[in-house]
Amino acid sequence: MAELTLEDIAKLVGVHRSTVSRVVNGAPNVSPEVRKRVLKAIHDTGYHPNAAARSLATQHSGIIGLVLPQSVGSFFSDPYFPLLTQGIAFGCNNHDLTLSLFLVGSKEDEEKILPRISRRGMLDGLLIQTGHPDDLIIQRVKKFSIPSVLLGRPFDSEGNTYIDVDNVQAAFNATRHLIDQGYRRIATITGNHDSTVTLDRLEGYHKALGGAGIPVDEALVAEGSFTEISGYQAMQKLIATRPDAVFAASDSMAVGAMRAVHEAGLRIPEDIAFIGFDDVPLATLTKIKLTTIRQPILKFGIKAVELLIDIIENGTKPARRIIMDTELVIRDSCGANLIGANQNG
Amino acid sequence: MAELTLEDIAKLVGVHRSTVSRVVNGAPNVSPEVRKRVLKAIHDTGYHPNAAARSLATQHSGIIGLVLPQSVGSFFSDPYFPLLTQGIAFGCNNHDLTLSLFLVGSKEDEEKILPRISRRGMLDGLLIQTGHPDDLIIQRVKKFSIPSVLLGRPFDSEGNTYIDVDNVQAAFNATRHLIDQGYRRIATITGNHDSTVTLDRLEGYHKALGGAGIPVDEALVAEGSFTEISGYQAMQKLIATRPDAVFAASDSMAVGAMRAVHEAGLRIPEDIAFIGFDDVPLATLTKIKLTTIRQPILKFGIKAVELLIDIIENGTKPARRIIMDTELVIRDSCGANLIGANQNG
DNA sequence: ACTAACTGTGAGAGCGCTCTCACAAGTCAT
DNA sequence: ATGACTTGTGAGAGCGCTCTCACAGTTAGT
Repeated sequence: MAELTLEDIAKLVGVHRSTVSRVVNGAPNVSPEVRKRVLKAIHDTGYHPNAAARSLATQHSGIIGLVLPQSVGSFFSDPYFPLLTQGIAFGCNNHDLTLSLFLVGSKEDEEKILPRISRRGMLDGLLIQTGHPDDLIIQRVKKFSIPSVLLGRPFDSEGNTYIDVDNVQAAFNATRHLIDQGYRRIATITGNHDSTVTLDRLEGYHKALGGAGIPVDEALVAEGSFTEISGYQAMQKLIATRPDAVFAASDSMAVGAMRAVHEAGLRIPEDIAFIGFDDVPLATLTKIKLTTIRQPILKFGIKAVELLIDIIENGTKPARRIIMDTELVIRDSCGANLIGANQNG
Repeated sequence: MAELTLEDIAKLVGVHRSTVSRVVNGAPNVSPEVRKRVLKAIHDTGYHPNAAARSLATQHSGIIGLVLPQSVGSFFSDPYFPLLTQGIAFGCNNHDLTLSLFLVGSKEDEEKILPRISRRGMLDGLLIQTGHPDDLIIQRVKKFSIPSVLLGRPFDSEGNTYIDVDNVQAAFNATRHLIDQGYRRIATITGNHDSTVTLDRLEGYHKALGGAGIPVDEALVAEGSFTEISGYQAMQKLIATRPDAVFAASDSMAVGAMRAVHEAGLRIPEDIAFIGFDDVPLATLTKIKLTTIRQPILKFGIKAVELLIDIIENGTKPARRIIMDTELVIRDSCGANLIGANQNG
């Protein structure tokens, strides 16, 4: 039942293979009567075309790959990536594509995965999460001339097609919002400094302070690594500097930092206000609900797929880029909902 | 550079296609000298075999699919699935397999995905997460005679190969642990009742109570749906029944329930002790660290892949099953670490 | 030394599909 | 009625690989 071929159906109906193929692919020039008979035979037998044969003949597979390099080690501990994956999966469903997941866990994985993502015939295109600037996988993939879209701005954006969120603007908005609440000693907990996300968010933070005439105090800048624990540790150092507000570059770090603040016996937002980044579900699970920057993660994934389809179909010639907007979600941690909020100003 | 074929390499080296194929596949009967020359040509040109052609010729693709049905809607909000996916991805890496992800988001997705997961859709085998007993995808997949392993015991386990955790024993251990701490009014927050996981965990809970001669009080059993918010709501009802301990069938629900307890002004574990299930990272991020049942999620995924490989290679004839053990992780929420813990006894 | 076995290589028939061509039959304007 | 299209179908050459066979050359067994 599963080993049927086009030829079998053709024989059954009494037409040539070509005609069955036309019906299967919805091509024109098949008489309604014949089309009906073929369709019936296909339905009755439960025939499915062989994807490998089709891929070989058409030179494309309908499969795209999602590569998450080793440097994205936090892969599934940070809710960001699961959501991104989900968005991409939905994007694939929308366009009748199959998604293959390449999760690099170690150096050896890297060696095993590389041939599999270069192998012609299997993958029509690649979505690659950017991470460290010198990630081996990214370097090597460039050499395969396979259509690919980078998720997140790479360090050398020249000639690369990528999709990103407007991190500078988002961080600007977040910081600006804190300034508008009257805070002046605004600290920031950044991600690791070897990522463009971190640099961009830091830039937005600087811009907002500069725009308000607030001098940047390096003591108020602490480096984390996007994880909860790193936020906790960064905040422990930061507390001594007596900030009145903190912009954390991820919700996870904000949550960790808030934990440190609680343990120090300080109140949120009265003593220290908070704003995070991402708007993952965790943001609403904390005692004080987190004001944050919402990233359109699902839409981001869907858009990424569409961008990839575009370059698969039309070539990579002019490098394209998509920059998506974010949204400030005001909850309780920033003090905006407090009666008489601006007491810090 | 990417459009090379076996034939090209053969011509380059001055041998027949067959010989190059032998080298590529590490087959014997190639003289060391020729092998070396071929290898050099492959390296120099950057040749990679075409996967579609190979799949067509060998009748297998080296790709397995992971199907997460629509009923697993909580997909990426619950950290369980990301971790499981990660385990499976590593299992695939270990065995040089490619993983395709089929995330069913809607009824329409279902229709689109079904033809793609039929065997001739290029997959060697399928890992299918079980959910509702009447999930369309699972029903239909059975009709394709494609090797598959179910993740979690299905309702009709007859003839199905599956892998699961020993939920009955795990829930028994959890409940038993609470009993051992001296608690007697032990409530439970279950998952949705249309899943075997829920039924099994409930059975373990019953068994432990029965074994200790504690009568089951139906008022102490509340149904949730594995999510944080459902745990919160279930606990709100439960509080009126004055339990002295709660066994929640997932960490997420435990966290939600603990939130409800805090809001009611009660202390954990002094007033109400808690034990969860899963041991996801969240369990250690709560104010009171959660005692829980650790599932070997990563190992589970890896084992699942190995089981699938087994039935791909050796057939599904005798249905196989693997049941994995869990581990009780004692932290603060169960009161075992309290000085003078057994005050409830 | 003569058959038997092994080794290294070439030949070529598929795997199941797509797609261009060729062609018969029907449609239509002039 | 004649040439020019259009429509429906069949033919068959690939797509790039694997794998069984055949066979020449070498090694071994008695």
